[in-house]
Parts: sequence; C-alpha cells; structure tokens
Amino acid sequence: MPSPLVRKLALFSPLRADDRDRIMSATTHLETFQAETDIVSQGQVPRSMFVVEDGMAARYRVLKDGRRQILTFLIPGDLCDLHVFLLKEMDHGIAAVTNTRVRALTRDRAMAMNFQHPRIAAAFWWSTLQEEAILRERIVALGRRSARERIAYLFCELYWRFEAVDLVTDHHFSLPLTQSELADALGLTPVHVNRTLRKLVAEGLIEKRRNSVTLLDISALKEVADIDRDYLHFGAPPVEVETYFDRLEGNSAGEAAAGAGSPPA
Amino acid sequence: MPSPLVRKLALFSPLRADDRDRIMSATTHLETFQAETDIVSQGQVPRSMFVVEDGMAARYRVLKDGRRQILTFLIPGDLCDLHVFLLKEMDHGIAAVTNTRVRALTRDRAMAMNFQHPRIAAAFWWSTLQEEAILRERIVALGRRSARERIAYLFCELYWRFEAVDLVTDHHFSLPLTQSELADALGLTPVHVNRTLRKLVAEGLIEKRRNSVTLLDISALKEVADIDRDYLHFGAPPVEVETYFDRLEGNSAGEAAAGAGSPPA
DNA sequence: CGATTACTTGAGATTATTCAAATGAGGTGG
DNA sequence: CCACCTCATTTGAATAATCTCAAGTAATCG
Repeated sequence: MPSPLVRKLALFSPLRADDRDRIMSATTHLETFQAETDIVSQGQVPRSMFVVEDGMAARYRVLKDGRRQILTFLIPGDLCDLHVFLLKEMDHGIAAVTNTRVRALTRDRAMAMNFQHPRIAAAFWWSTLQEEAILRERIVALGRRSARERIAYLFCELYWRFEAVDLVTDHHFSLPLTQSELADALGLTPVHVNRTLRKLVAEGLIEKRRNSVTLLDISALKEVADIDRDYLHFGAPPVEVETYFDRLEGNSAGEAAAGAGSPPA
Repeated sequence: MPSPLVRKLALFSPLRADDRDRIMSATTHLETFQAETDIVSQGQVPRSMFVVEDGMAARYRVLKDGRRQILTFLIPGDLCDLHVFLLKEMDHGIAAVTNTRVRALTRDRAMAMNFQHPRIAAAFWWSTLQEEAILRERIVALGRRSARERIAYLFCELYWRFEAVDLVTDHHFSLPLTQSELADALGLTPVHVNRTLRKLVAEGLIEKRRNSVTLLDISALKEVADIDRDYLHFGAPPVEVETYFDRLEGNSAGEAAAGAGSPPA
C-alpha cells in the first residue's frame, strides 16, 4: 500500500523509483494531531515540514477581532511547507480539522533532498505550484463568485483532489467540515452557507451527510462554478522536463553543481 | 544602477556575487509590452519566464460571463513564472497594466540556473514563497475584510513592495490603476471602490492622483486593514540556510548532485 | 438523560451592486 | 484656442445578496 504522497506524486512528477524510495524512507516518522489543535502555529518558526497521511488540516489566519479565514485544506498526500526553511516565521497557522496523522520530515533531510536530487526538487516544486494554483482559484472564487458558485467550486476542487489520492468512491468522499468552517473558507456566514447548501441539496446536485458529501451531478456543479479541473495541473509534466533531467544526469552525474551556467541551446 | 531584481533579491536571498552575475547575464534581453496587452495568455504554453524591469503587470482570470479577477500585481523586480517549465499550460493570463518592459529568460537557462546553482534555486524559491504569501493575504482580504479594509490592505502591500525596490519617495508611489482595475483586484464594483476611496481621501489617510497615491498615514492604514509587513518575508533568511549552503559547497563543489541522501544529523 | 454543539429557519438591517446619468480630465484636429 | 471626443471618475436611487440577531430543532456525547 503506497502512501498517499507517492500516489499523488505519481500523477505528475518526473520522480524515479530511487527518488521515491528516498522520500519514503525520509518520512517514516508518524505523528498524530487531535482535531482542532494546531499542527503549526502562526508566528512559529517551524522545525520541520510534513506530509499528511490521513485526516484533514487547514491553513488559516485570524484577524485581531476574531474573523477567521481558512486559506487551504490539506488532505492526504499533501506536502506541507517544504519551503519553510527559507523563511523565518509562519504568516499563518495550520490546524488539524479532524484527527490527523502526518509524516514529519526534518529541515536537514528536506534541504538535502531538495538540493541534491533535482528530480525530487522538481517534484517539490510542482507541489508548491499546485498549491499556488489552488490559492489563485480561491481568490477568483472569493472575489468574483456568488455563494452558490463558491460552494460548487470548493466541492469540485476537493472532489478532484481526493480523487487524485484514491479517496473518492462513487462520487462520494469524506468531508468532515462544519458549515462554520466552510463559511470561513468561502468568505461567507455559516447561516448563508446553510441556506445555499440546502438549496443545492434540494436541486439534487449534491447529497450532504454530516461528515461526507456525494456530488450527484458534477458536470452541473462545474457549470455552476464555471470551473475546470485543469488548474490543478494533474498529469505528466511536459516532455522537455524529462529530457532535461536525462541530459542533466547523463552529462554530469557527479558534477551537476559545477559550472555550466550556459544552456546547450 | 542595479536592476530592480537584484535590488529585491538583495533583501533576502543567500545569493553571492557570482550568482547575481549569472542572473544578470542571463536576463539581458529586454522586451516591451504595450499597456492592456497580454504578456502571457491564459491557456498558453509559456516559452520563457521573465523579470519585470519597469511598468506594471497583472495576473488575472476571467470567467465565462466576463467577470474578471485580478490575482496579483507584478511590479519591477518581480520574477515571473520561474516554475512554469514544470507545467503544461497557464491557468491564468498576465497582462501589462501600463507599458511594461520585461527581461526574458529562456526555459533552458532558467532550468540550468535552478538545478545547477543551489543558491539561485533558493532565491527563486524564496520568490515563489513570497508570491504565495501575497496570494494568501489576498484571500484573507477578499474573504474577511470590508471594502475599506481591502483598499487599505492593498495600498499597504503595494507600498511595501515598491519600497523594497526603491520606488517610493516620501510615502508616494506610482499606481497607474483605474478604479475598475482596483475593483477587479479587490472583488468589488468600480462604483463602490470609488465611494470607499474618496472616503479614505476625505479622512486624510491617503492622497490619490490619477496615476499615483500618497499614503499620508500608514500606521492608520495598517490599523484599518489589520495588517503587518511581515507576511512579505523581506529580510535575511535564517542563519541555518547560509550554514547549509556553506556546508554544501564545502564538501561537494563538484558532486552536489551525487548521492548523500542522508543528512549530517 | 442533560449538556453541548451543529444545523435550520425567520425577519430586519447592511453592505455592496446595478443601472443610469452627470461631471471632469486629457487628448485631437480644426 | 476652442470644439469635440473619449474615458475615468463621481453621484444618485433602487435593488439584490448577504449578514446579524434571535430562536428553535436535531444530533452527538458523556
């Protein structure tokens, strides 16, 4: 049984078996966080990065007066704060939404993998880019989509992301979020989320149980939200990337970090 | 006269003189884009990445029915789509807001610099991380801040970013955005931007001319928006980063890409 | 079972939008 | 220099979306 991380990376990255093994063996340490607790706190200097094994977490920020905005949800397979070693402190927090298990990865090991194994660096980078694309889509949603469209959008996104790590069965996936949390993610009020949600239910587009959803009509939801799966950038990287790594390994297995600042073209 | 890129990188990155030279000499090709034209279009497969030399550009997405959301503004010194070589097509477009000059950087050169010079890779990465932080802050603004707070937030952000590349004099900087563009960035209507803007003017917090703003009372604006400069992550990286690179160069000037998957600790 | 938390529903208040029209600034050609 | 044009800004009034407050219902947990 491959970890969700490996499952997700397999969808896009130029990783090879040995790199996958490296990642696997660097992330053996499992840690569990109770629901509602911080995995990383805002302002903290993080000591390690991690991969979500199961459960669900959320990046969030709170304003002084208590208003909260959930920035992203982290689901199994998501790499988290790979990069953080370059920054001094977290500008947001990460909290477990449900009980969540994560695999920790120390700063040192992450840096070593990142700077010594180009294919791993590329995979890490792809992951960051997907995260960025997810943030952009959220901005579009909050800035220009109605409440109804926002819910449709978020459900589509989560559906596709869960699907990518094999956690969807028959259009149904686990979604342990309260309406209040949905509201904080979508820039709405819990009350308004409630009304809008149950309108979608009434129309037969979705089915909502306490800890899960079923998307009964995905193409209708896509239509409502005006969204397409492409922004998640699943799918193999461009061929040139593979070519590039082959060339890099071919001509410099032992000197990739040396000169050669100029390109072959 | 250093380019704005180098000026910006100097604020945080572990780059050394030789790396800076590499970047400079890889980005000699200047290109000009007229206002309102696309620098990169949505759906396009980008052939190169670039650095903004002067002018202003915006990442944006448009929905089928014409609603537009501006995601980020690109100002001089901003590195743009470093990463893009890993992805197949753009999920958004980048348009020049005013006449804008950019320095192009081919895919090959960018990949070479990124994978063969760890300090450059780190600088690129930092830049991506800052971009991500900017996106997060925008999400907080659109999701949980009022119109008034959003404008205050955006002006603070641009102020700090322009300041970082020495483009602020006496609390005053160039801002060639129409109220309509501001609206598309902030998830509001032009009309509402107008009213809110002139309230801020009336209160003496800002001064707005056709193509520029003066922030008359930044601490009041920060208060209004409940925002702090820290999220932009300007400032030197943590010491461990510098230590890491020293070690990396010390023990493997010519074999950084070889084995050594396990960390020293 | 009682306590707590999540969800549901209603009614009125707000914020921001839409539509429409007027004003102002900058540029162009005569 | 003026008449004219265009585009951005400003203002007004009516409307729609969403929020707030408040109360009630269902579900969960010890």
